[in-house]
Amino acid sequence: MTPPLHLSLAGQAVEALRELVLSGEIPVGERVNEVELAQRLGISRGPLREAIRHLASEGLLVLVPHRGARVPVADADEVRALFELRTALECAAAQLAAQRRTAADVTALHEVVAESRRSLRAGARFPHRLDLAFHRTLLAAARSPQIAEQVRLVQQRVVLLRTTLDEDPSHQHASMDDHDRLVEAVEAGDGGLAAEAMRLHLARVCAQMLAAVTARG
Amino acid sequence: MTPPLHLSLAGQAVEALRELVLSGEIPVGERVNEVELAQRLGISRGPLREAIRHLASEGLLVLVPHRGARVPVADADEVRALFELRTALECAAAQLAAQRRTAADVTALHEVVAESRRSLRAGARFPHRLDLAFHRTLLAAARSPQIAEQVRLVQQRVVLLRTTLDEDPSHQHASMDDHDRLVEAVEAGDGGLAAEAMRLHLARVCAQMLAAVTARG
DNA sequence: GTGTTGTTGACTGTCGACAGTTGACAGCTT
DNA sequence: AAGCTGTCAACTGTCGACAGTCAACAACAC
Repeated sequence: MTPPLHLSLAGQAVEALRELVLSGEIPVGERVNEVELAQRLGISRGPLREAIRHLASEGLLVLVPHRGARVPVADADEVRALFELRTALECAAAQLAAQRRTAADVTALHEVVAESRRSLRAGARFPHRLDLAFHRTLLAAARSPQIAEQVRLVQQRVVLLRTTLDEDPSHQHASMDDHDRLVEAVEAGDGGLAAEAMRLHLARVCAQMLAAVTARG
Repeated sequence: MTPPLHLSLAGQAVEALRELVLSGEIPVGERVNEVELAQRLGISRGPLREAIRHLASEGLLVLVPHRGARVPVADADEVRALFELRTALECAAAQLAAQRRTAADVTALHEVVAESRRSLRAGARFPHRLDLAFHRTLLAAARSPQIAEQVRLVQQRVVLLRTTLDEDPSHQHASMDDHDRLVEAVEAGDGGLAAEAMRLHLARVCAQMLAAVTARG
């Protein structure tokens, strides 16, 4: 419990807290109490503070001096700004992926898309898991570690938005088709087309989320 | 010494450490000693650790478990990866700037360019300060806070590279011309042209840095 | 002389406690 | 009754100390 076996307590706390936030177990807008949470995780306040600051640097928490940390609430303007960033990153990634993809990359993309279609046909639901898998597979083909890392952080924030939003099944088919066009462009090695397909895809997802945000508040 | 007057000790430590790293006062590759640095800044290890972790999350330090933090050394691959990220962000910013720029934005850009030309003619030197100012002015015109923040972080890492690199005056005139073309595209409101101009500009800067890196270290 | 192993030192990771600040509640004034 | 002021509790920010770990050095075997 005390000696860092393989991962430091702070590192474990980061992952534990990340899961708590992303799963929605800590409600949006809720303040985080350091002592209480530290006891809950069975560690001291020191490592927990490190974890909180780390998650804050990733945008999963907002820090208020002397008032602790809160899970940020989604604002329409913030959604727009976040998707502008995501679009910049993922369009570039799509372009690079189209230029650098290997046969293995294309195969992996086809597999993810196929599994998504199966899942959508069977359970009438398009799991976020497979959507994330698709974007990550595409990212892997881009072979740009720095962009990949930033995209991971942004996608994480989008996941945080999703936990508070309802989903419209009609959009899932549209996203599916977007993914198809994306794979096609990447397979053809057309960077410009891939970037444009990604731009349209993200514009659609952004519009969906904006609608959900304005509807809920 | 003890009460947080307006900014917490950790916050002050972040800025102090950032300056120490960016100014090169802490040599590249040098390990940071927590106790020694804490005494030097007149604070305890707690806030200093927070500052170190924060700077690490910004990429200005790398953390090695049980071995503390080091100022990262520039690798050719890392330079390429970093500029891929920077290109993705700043091209998007240039495109948005071209679409959203106001008359005031264009005036500000012209002023920065004019001052740069004066400085270059007079002192035969193109200060990094004005280069940064140009990119920040362009960024302000894009009106995307999320992208702006990420660009700021990336540029900071580039500055860190610059502190260890020599400069070739011949490239400064080229950069100057790049800026001119950029302003022209933004003023015309041509997003695609602005993005392409930025891509070329950054490709040139990246090549310059790669040459310096491979020559030196 | 080279490779291996035991020891030592310095440093990080972690903890518990204290001080300062913030927000809220109660009491007083008008 | 409404507004203001003083007090109080809870929480964060900070500190110093302890324990565990890693790397370098020295002694030894081969």
